Amino acid sequence: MIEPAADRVPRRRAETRRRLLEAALPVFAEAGFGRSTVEQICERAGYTRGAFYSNFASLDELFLAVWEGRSAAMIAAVRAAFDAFTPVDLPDVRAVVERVLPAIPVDDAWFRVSAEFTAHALRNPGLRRVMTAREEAIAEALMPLMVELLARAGRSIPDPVALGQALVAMHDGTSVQCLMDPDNPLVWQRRRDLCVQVITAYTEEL
Amino acid sequence: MIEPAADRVPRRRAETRRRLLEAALPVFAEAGFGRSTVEQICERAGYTRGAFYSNFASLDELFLAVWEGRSAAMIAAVRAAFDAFTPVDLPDVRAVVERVLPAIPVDDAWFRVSAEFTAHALRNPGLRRVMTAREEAIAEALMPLMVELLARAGRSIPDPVALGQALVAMHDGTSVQCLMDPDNPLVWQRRRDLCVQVITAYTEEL
DNA sequence: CCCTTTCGATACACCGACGTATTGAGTACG
DNA sequence: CGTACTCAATACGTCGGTGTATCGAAAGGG
Repeated sequence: MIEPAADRVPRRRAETRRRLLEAALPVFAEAGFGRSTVEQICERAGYTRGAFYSNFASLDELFLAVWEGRSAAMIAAVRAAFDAFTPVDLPDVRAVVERVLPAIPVDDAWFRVSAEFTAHALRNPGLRRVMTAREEAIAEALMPLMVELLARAGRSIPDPVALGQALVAMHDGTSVQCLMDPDNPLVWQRRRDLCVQVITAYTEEL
Repeated sequence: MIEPAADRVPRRRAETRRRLLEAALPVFAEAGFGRSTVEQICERAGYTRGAFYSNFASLDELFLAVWEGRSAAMIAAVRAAFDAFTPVDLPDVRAVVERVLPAIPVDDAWFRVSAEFTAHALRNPGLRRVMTAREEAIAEALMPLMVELLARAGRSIPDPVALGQALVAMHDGTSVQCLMDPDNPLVWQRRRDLCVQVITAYTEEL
């Protein structure tokens, strides 16, 4: 169920794995994790169930692999976005938020999947540990960048961990609201505002 | 799938309905919505599938009914808690938070169910409307109480809607964190802190 | 160039859950 | 008291998904 290790993978298998992983996300998103079946995923990937079972032991294992891949990609994307912003002017907290926040995806399909995975993980101590570890990795990857950007806006962070947790909560909480009412610009505006307020509250002038 | 209307219900039917609704929540919480079956629920309620199908057209319909019932109960509980706090001293924002926040349940089983309902609702426009309506009802029920409590702590609220949205986001976001790591008092502490910060940021001295 | 290994497709047997149609018991009402 | 009706239990037939066992075909190594 866990076991993401597989170091010496032959060419053919790697390709099949990749396609299955790729097909899984949309299926999970459309049907919901609990309602997704091995067959649906294989069909979309263009394989039969035989291929699935020679690559994964269970749907849970596949799900976990998808989730790990996706969150790694997310880290990479956000880091790239951060790097791209390095040269621009960031006079204050609001400027940082206006620049950085749009780089963090609020993606409907992904949100559904991760909400269901969260619920699933809350039922399973093993998965829960994997999940908190992944969250920590994200925070660890992003906080140094945050520190630097805020320093350039003239702010220091007394308790980076607390700020990290607050930002994650803010992101998760406001994402739902934005997705529930996606055409209402006010909701998005309030998301940005809340982000500014949180950062301001958890930092102090240099 | 929607249709919650049923005004003239006979005695016997009402009892069966109630038992089925009661049995459904724990089943959904344990198995997940997608993996729950009509049979599991009937078994726990002490009926056969025949009873189910003469009371509900589908699992979806039952799910919606459960969710509506539970969120109504939640509103009532929180309101009762608020009322109980009316006489005590509330010198500042932190005192308000320390009093009120523990009254808002962070319940693992319910969180799982509502996370899955959220994901499900994001897939279904009809359900989405039901859900936003319910959220609004919650906010509407609680904001007046919030206004009064904060007034007693010497604070006014320039934009109550914005504060409401921020508090909901804060609650949702930090709930996950607390449930993921329930034995870590720091996480709970940070939840309270964030609440204080948000309220402070969205109110001003009278 | 063959021989071994690996991978994915097919076939198979097996539930578990579905929804409906029918039946019988309990209830209300004239 | 009898009739009409309502509701839950039972009894189907069906479908879709599961996981395993087997087999042929490609790939890779000596």
